[in-house]
Amino acid sequence: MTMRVTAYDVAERAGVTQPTVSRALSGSPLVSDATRERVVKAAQELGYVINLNATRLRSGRTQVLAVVLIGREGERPTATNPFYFSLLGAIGAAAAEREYDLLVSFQHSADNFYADYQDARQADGMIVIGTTRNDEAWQYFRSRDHEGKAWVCWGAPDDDLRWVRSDNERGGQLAADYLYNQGRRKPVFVGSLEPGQRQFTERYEGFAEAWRKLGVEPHLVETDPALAREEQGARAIDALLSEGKDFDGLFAASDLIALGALDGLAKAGIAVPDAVSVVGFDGIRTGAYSSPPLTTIESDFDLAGRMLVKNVLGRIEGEPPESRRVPVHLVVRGS
Amino acid sequence: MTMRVTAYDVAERAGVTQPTVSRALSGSPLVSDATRERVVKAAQELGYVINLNATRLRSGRTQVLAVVLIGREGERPTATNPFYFSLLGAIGAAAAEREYDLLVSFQHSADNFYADYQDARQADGMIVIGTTRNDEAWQYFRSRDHEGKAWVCWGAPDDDLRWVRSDNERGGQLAADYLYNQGRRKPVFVGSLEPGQRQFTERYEGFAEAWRKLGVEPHLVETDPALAREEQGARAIDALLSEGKDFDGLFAASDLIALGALDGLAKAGIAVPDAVSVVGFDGIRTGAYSSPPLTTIESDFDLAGRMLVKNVLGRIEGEPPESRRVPVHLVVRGS
DNA sequence: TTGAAAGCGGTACCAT
DNA sequence: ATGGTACCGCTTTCAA
Repeated sequence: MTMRVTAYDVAERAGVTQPTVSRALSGSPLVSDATRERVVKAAQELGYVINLNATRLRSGRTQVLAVVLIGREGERPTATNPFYFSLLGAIGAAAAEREYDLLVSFQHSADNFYADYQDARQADGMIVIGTTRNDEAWQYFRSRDHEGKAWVCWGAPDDDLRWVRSDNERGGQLAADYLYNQGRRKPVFVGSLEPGQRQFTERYEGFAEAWRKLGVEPHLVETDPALAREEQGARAIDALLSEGKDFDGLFAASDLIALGALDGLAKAGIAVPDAVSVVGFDGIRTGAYSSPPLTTIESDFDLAGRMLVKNVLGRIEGEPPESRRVPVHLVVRGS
Repeated sequence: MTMRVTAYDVAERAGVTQPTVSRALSGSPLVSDATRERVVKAAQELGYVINLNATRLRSGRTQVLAVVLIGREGERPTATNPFYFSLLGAIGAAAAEREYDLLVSFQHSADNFYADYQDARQADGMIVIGTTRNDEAWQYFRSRDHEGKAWVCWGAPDDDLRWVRSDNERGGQLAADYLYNQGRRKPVFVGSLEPGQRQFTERYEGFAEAWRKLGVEPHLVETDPALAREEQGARAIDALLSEGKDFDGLFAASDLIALGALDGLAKAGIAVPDAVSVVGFDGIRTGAYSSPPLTTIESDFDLAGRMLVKNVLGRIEGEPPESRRVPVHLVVRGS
């Protein structure tokens, strides 16, 4: 077990002092080219790797962003909504562009809530994403949102917290337009409009508003947000059929709900898209393989990741405030 | 901007010295109950949060595990195979159980390969998961696998590296048994048997061996692993049809390939499962929504995560070596 | 059981 | 442009 190589070892080999090594390797303009070269060479020869804990302790900065994925209570992290996983990927890419690492944690119940990343100097900021259904979780995070905390949410249940989200109203409009252009005139919206489901409400409003302009009031099937999303979709179909409601176009508040609806329609023998057109929201990969493939409203994931990162970093580095609405577009597949 | 609260402040308030605060809060048995109580109270009142960088610098341990997700070159992290994302969730849960945090990074090309987490004291160990297709990446990681490095791979292309993986042969057997029990007698395997695709080869071998015992030699359709997986599946169907091959049971090396095959079969007007039964491997969520829902071989995600974590920690903490094969089971859906 | 003192390995400030 | 020195906030001996 050889001793760890420190900046002192490098300094000795390069014939300079340790602080000079620090400057040389961190790219300080104060170091002469010749010196830097010698230092870099010495560092390479010794296989020197900087100890980031020392750097962080001294500088007070970590170059780390914490990402918290809030799940439903009792849900295993493996079952995390694929949309959030994709978002995580996008955040990772955006963070890497700005030389930040990601500290990821899956939180779902009071015994593992944790938000002290900044105080503990583990991260410079935090991005919270995940289901709005976990009231306890959001209550917890809301209580920790003090002055000086750099964080941003995706999918926050209300506007207390600083957020970035999809341009949901626009998405609703796009869905309405699509259904209208498909010749549909009896539209239904499936989803929960609970106050906590801010994003869903926005989608509904964009959808309803667009239809009203066309002289149609869309039918609303409110679902129980406590249920699994797929289940919500399936039950909505049951409800529609049992009350004998006539409909030919369906917009679901999320892809998972739409997939459940697709299932329900198939079981009831209703052809999609012949009898009913279906549009989801999220653009999850799974939708591409459903039967028929799900037409959906998709947010630009990469952009969403970049906006989230930019917003936290804005709070950290005092950058100018950034746009908070992620543009959406229609993805026409088979439904 | 108030000053940060340190252990010295807590010490003063509790009427002890700073090292005693450290002992009290870290649960050292050397501290008297009375003292610990006073310290804890003082810490709470001051809102003290320990600075983990100091802890880590001094102790040399981080309580962090790095997770590297290797993607295909040029692939956006958002498009990461959902199986790996689920695995990430499982690793997160398993790590949390042992009080480790996760540092996640998405790596795909030479300009962002990085494995020095231990040297930089960012993490105590590393778990590498992801496609075996990225030769450059694996070459890089192999070159960094020196004595004293604590890490474990999922999906490593060969046995040089320490690995944990599914019980692939058993999975192949299960697939064969299932098809046989469905009355199928003309089996096909679809996937790549390149040396780098270790896991696929194992699946094929388990499958072929089981059939041979039944007196049947399964037909093999080798795919081009450079293509997207779905594409591999679709093309395999094209190939089978164009050469007029007769088959009634298909086992794909992965779910994504199976989904592609399902697509191909649908386009060719071949009924699943009436004319052909299809079995995949991985248990990705998407398979549950395909048409028909994909029957598959699933590894126990949670267990896989726990085994990966246990294996790295074994290298860190000198725990006894653990089993490296994750049990699999058949998930019968509609194909 | 507690205190005193050293030290982990860097960065930042002040000289020169 | 470089060196000297303090210091970030803990943990870990060693003494008492």
